[in-house]
Amino acid sequence: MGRAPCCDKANVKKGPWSPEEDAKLKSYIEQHGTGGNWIALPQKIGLKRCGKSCRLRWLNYLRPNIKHGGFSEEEDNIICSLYISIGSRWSIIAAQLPGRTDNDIKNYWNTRLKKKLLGKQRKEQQARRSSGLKQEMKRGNGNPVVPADNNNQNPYWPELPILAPIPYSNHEPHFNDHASIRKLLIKLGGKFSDDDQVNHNAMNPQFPADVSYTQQLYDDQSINVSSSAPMEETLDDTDTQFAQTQYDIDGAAGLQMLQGQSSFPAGLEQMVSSNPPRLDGLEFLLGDDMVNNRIRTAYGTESMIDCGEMTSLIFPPGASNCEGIIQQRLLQECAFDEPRYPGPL
DNA sequence: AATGATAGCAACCGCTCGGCG
DNA sequence: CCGCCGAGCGGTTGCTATCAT
Repeated sequence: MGRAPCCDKANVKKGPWSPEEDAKLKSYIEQHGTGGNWIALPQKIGLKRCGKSCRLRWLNYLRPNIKHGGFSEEEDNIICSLYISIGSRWSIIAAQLPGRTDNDIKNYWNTRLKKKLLGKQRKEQQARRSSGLKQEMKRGNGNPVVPADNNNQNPYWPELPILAPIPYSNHEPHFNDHASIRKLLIKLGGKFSDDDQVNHNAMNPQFPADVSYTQQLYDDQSINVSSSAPMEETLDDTDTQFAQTQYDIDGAAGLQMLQGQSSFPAGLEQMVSSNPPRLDGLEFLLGDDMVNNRIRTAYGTESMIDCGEMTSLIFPPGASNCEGIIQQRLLQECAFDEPRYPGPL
């Protein structure tokens, strides 16, 4: 049996809001607030709208200081880094970007940022393909070569995988979906899913196969995470959100966060600790096993992973920026993503 | 100039969570 | 403790604008 509808569907208007409706909603909320009850709000105002619709309209469009479009490079980096750290928790990401809404960020990620990254990946894949082949021919070995100019900003990772070539299979196309990002990030941060077990062990030969790489990283890595104001104070209070109480994060902080060199955005660490990153939907990034078992097991015990750790799973210290890291790793990725063995044997 | 394809965005849907009786 | 209800969230849909042919 389904859930009872939140409103009388037959008597509510759907679709785009008219200026009159906007004006009614805005003026009422500015004068009286939401009253803590969105469901009752449209009746009070005389709007034939669902309460949820009113809430959404206010949060995403009508409330003060909303910014639309024109995302800066810094914002790109923050979104990218937080997405990779905590997944598609758009409301949390939005809380770090003054004037941005979760819906806006979600749309921006889905329609532009993701494509932007993947588009660059494709370009560099092609560039690398040609230069790599040349170098490979010069050196006369079978290992793919990462161009020096893509290595020099990341001295920490070079030992990371010279992965065994992945036998060609007719699975997903290159760089055009979540899977390619996931594959990339798996290689960035290690191996989490069962079907990549070989790579996992190759990257961490000192650990037996039955030891979770994740857990190992919990043990090995300590990230300096500090916080000031608990984000809960903001997130729990709608009015505070409206007042645009934001946290002191800028592009640099976002990048430092990635590098594990600085604190997480104020409050985020604490918030995440009390409300661990939901990784549902991040399977494509981290692997089902990671999402479904390992992380959750860790949360279920005292072994809590925080965002800093999560980030450290994925990004190496010393990397210049999120996009750069992705590009950088992609160059390695590309070498193995090619169908070196054209077709099943 | 017309038409189809694609991108971008606003809004909706349905699920989960937490508060409350 | 349990069930109900509303808020909040993320995923998805559908409309509109823009671009390419």
